[in-house]
Amino acid sequence: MEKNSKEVSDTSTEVRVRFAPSPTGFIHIGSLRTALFNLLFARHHGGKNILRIEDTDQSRKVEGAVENLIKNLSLLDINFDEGPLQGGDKGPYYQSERLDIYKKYCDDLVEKGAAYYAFDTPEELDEMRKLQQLEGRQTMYDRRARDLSEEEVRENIKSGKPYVIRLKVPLNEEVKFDDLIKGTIKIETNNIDDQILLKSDGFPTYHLANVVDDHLMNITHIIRGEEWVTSVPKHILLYKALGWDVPKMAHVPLILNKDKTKLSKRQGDVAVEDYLKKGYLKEALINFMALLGWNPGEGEEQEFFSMDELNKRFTIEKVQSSGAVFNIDKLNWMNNAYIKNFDLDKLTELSLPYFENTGIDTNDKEKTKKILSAIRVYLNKLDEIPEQLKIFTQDEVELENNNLKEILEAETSKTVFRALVEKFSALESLNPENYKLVLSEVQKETGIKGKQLFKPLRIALTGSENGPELPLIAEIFGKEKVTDLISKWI
RNA sequence: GGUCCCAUCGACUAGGGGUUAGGUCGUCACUCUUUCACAGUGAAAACACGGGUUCGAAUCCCGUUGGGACCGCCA
Repeated sequence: MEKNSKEVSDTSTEVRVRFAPSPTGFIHIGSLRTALFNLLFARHHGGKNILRIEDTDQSRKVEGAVENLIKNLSLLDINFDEGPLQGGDKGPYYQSERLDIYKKYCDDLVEKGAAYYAFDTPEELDEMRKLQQLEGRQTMYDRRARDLSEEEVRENIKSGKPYVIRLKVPLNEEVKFDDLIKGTIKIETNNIDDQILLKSDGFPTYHLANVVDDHLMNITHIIRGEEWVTSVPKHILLYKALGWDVPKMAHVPLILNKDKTKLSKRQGDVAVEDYLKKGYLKEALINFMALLGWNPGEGEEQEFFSMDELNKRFTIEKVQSSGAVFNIDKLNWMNNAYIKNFDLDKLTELSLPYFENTGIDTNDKEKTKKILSAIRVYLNKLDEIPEQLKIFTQDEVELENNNLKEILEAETSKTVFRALVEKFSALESLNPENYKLVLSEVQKETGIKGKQLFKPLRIALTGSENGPELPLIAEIFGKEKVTDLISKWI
């Protein structure tokens, strides 16, 4: 299809999208983007954003995962109109609480001849796959239980044999659908697996639960990761068998590692929590994620977008159809840009946890703010605060290397130091303004200027040749500390 | 291996028949700042390849190559 055909064909119905994670303990950065795109799409169209928990795999249950997920999402201002927390009239929003619903539709399917019982053991299936692999064929269910007679089925059930229910994929047909991002996708049904719909533990698989819920929850647009495209045909078959309309689909391209494989744990952090912990600001994270695979287009060169702007501008047809490498350098740059421009009071508030155990008394708000304003330009993320704090917290000035000592012990340095101590001592208190005054006076009186004037002072105060602006450091240190540190070298 | 998807600087991308192929990150240089950083200016840097279609193709079509996803009683 033409990729740009209208993303909302029927404006009379309310747009309803869902984010449907399985609660495995943490939110993957890729899921975050999917959640974001869903949210933006819903907001852009004045629709509803729904959270549904896909917890049909009992073996993967993780305690507290749902709470954690919701918490982290809301930390990033990704909120829902319906879901486990806020409820809604299409609930329950946990799939594990909807078992009887799936069972019912599954029975329907069997009755209609669109699904069938299968009694194969996992071992048998394993063997089948191994054989297929050996023969270089596609590994898929060989549909061996398709034609079991009613009698056989009844017998098997009676004798207590575990069973699953599989989708009876019609043969020799073609399934076609128009993806809002990828365009038309076609696949022959002969290549589609007779997917398991109901597991032997009575739980549905993703495919069944997903289709049933999306329909029952009136989902109009399915926006999810590209890893799902290959299962869409199965879903379409299900919709058809159930006599339901197929929602519009949009498959978002993957987020990639540097080597272009699907973003994975092995190659860096993938949990949203990790980024939050490291002190990436939510604004930066959202802004960056939005731009990974989406852009406003039309020659627009703006790169900084607030959530509000994103809501206004986001359209699904501007979503890229190819995968995007997750580039931490650019995230860092963007986060640094946000840090530099952030409201200082708010930034201080956010930074407080990172000052813990650094020896800075954060009860002194003014001082903390001053320190932060001096170092924020260096910060790619908030967890870099401690390493920037060394010059403010060290009791003894530790020289970075021995060459610095020579500079301190130079005759010109001593002259400068003597003059500085005298003048600083005479001040009531030190601030950037009178600091500058004193320095120009000293320059005049001693005739020492440039590097010879500033460098020894910086080294005496910080032990390093570079760092934040000296007037700021001097003010933060205060008169006492400054004169003490200088006096040592006279 | 099978099915499906994808292809513009190293990365994110704009552009979608006629452009000196634009921007951002990163890299490099210079300027500013008597430090580093910040900021500013500039530079290097791309249409995977081959065929069509067309007066004209990065743009449309086909093929090749390359990359990726999926192939579970996981989602």
